Amino acid sequence: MTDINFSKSSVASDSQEAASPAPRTGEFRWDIIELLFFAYRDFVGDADHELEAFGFGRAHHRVMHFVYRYPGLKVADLLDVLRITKQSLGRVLKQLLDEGYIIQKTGNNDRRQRLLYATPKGEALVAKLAGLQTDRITRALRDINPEGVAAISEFLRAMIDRDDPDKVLEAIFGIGSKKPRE
Amino acid sequence: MTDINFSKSSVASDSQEAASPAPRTGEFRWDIIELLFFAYRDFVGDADHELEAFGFGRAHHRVMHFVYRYPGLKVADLLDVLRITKQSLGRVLKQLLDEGYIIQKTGNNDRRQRLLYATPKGEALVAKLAGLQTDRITRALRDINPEGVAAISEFLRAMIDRDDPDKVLEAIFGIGSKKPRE
DNA sequence: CAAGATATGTCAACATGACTGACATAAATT
DNA sequence: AATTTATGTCAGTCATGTTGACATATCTTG
Repeated sequence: MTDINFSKSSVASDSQEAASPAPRTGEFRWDIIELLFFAYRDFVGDADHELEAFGFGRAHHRVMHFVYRYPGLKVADLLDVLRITKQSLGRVLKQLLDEGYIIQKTGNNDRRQRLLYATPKGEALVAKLAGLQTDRITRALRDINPEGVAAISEFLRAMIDRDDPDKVLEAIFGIGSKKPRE
Repeated sequence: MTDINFSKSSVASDSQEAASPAPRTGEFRWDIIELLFFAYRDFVGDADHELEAFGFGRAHHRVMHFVYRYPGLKVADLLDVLRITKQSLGRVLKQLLDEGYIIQKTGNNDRRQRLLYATPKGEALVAKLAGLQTDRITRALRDINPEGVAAISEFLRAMIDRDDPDKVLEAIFGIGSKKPRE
């Protein structure tokens, strides 16, 4: 933990001491921790830039994304997926409804439920943002073979908590199969 | 883009309509997009919980992390890495200084610079949080062979913007030759 | 040396997106 | 009929980001 290879880098020259500090090393997965930070930062950055033109933020993107992807999602499902309070969701959802990106339909069985659907306008927004992110992903996967791609998918799945999965995670992981073994 | 399988999912059944909406498919990498969302959510969630006990937030974690990992980082470097304004950084940095998690040293060459270092107290915090995240990563990588791990690392690197890299990214990617170990 | 540029810090105002708590309404369940 | 559930809303707070203006110390340059 106090394994500082700092002196190693500062002996390089006086004028360099603050220019290129050498990273510490040790028993942690600093590599993956930092790669995840930067990769996610740039990944969501793609969408952030576009969203400004619509006057929306990340919160709107997340709502639009899941409503588009899982048509007929209930408000309660969305709360589970996003892990925010209904008051927080209410604000952005109201905007998206008012501006015609999402429509609500009353549930057929349970008329208390409000099932959410993306309008064509909403679909266009989601598609635009997903296109940017897909471009980045496709670029990143370009030189990776199928086994590598499978490993990436397996890794990301294994990073996700499987206890108490919400509706969307159930869909992603497949309902019933609790173990990704074969 | 208007490839909607909307009607298909909503006619599934009356009793199931809101329970398990079927995801749309298409030309996008929805799989990776959503896996990244959930994986990152749970990855940062590990630290979030611990941080509450310290009265800190994610912003404090990010600052502590990079100061610990790259001892002697300048304030300006930190601004580049975190991509926030000095006013935003100032607030959390002041707290971390006041509470003894970070110390500043005046630069030897340029006495205007404030070089940042983690105190033992700061190191302990970073190690605790990195430990949680490392546990998750180690668990996720457990059943993946070395080629797969290499593919994961390659993928995450390729997801990061390489134009205008900051000091930390230079260290991660190596300025021509240097590779960070482990 | 004087003048300007740079690194940092600070004050004030504001925006977004979280939060808690309280309460309202309609519809389903018991 | 009473209670629970799904949703919506009002009001206040907090964390963390923003812009703009300005101060101070120090380095660089004419």
